[in-house]
Amino acid sequence: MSLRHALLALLTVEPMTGYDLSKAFQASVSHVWHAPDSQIYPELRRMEADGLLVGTEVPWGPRGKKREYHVTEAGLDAFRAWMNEPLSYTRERDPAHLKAAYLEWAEPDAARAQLRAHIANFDEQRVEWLEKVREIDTGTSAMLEKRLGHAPASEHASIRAYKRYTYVGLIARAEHEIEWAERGLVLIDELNGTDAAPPAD
Amino acid sequence: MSLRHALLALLTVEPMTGYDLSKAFQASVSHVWHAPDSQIYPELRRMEADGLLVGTEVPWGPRGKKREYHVTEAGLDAFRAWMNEPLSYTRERDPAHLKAAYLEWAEPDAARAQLRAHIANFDEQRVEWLEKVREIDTGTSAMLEKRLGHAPASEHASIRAYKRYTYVGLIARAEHEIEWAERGLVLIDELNGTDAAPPAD
DNA sequence: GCTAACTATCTATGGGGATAGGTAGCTGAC
DNA sequence: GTCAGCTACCTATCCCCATAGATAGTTAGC
Repeated sequence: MSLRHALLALLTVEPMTGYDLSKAFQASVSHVWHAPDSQIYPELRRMEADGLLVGTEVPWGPRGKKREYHVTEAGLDAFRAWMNEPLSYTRERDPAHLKAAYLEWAEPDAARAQLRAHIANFDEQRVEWLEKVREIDTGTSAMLEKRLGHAPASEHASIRAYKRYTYVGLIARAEHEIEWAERGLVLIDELNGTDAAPPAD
Repeated sequence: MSLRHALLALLTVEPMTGYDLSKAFQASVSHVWHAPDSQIYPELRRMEADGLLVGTEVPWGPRGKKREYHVTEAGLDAFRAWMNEPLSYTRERDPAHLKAAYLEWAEPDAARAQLRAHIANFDEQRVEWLEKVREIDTGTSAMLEKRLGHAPASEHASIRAYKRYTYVGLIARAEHEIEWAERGLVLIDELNGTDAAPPAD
């Protein structure tokens, strides 16, 4: 049910087509949410049917056309309602930690490779999020600046602060995951008596 | 595809019925993985069809019976193969951070309630995981001690260490989430000029 | 004028999981 | 002896999502 609200969040900035939204998911919001276009297009149709959006045909070149969606009052209400309503926390489902609990079953090198992949994954995310924070701070985030353009000046500080707060939190989490995996690498060496420095990379 | 491997992980300790496994998910492993019985029973059937498990009918009372599954060699191979194979990291999908990025849309009190719920959720998990680590350290975890009973003494240190490593990592992550939410509560107060201490709980 | 790369949208299939039931036997307390 | 609560297993439906692929128009460069 969050895809719908992620779409609403993006559409509160400006009207967009399904294609725009799918690009926005890949680029701007991608590291808080993500969805393929095959999910986005039907969901937009459903949201229009539910009255949250209105879609208008926009010509595109001589014969082409595209469908641009903008949020209705009902859509804004739904988004606000979702924002005010508590989240339901479902139980954990975490393959990385599941595997970690049984690492004695893996070859030491395979175990090391997994933890290095864990580090690489979160390091990559960390770099992207750091860049995001930099964009927020320097006013070079296209979506954010557009959003600020439509919002009263009195809200600018909050809007910017919450975006920053989110990404800073994600960076800290990524750093925690990296530290955890690094401790794991040390542990594997200890348990396997490999005192020599093994990593080539 | 991880449910299958979570089930294999549990069944490497000792043969169990679907019911046992569903209880084990609720109790022991529940905070690394979780599944309802309606998922477990059919998956066990499929795993048996795939040759990973063998199920035997065990009488239960005068007329009742239950089906106990034990892992085959093929099952052990499959589990080892999964353990040696790298995880694929799919893109983030994180409702809590998604909402955090748009907190300006929520009423300040609703925003506070969300972050408090975030804290409560991770605090609860933290307490359970701390208890788990205590059980690992004091040798009072039934599953772990059974597992150690079937494993050569030379592996005991690794087995215990990896379990501990997993839960300690989860505790640290929970603490990070709590800290993040607490910073959020401060931020909300700052942005809303509420200097007085508001929380009744 | 053709081709490659991009914009735009949609369908189909299948897996995993949540939720909500249903059936039946067993055990122990009152 | 019967009722509550537990053990045991199963089915059905729906939703979300991943993956793959189909179609068609546009733009720009060569």
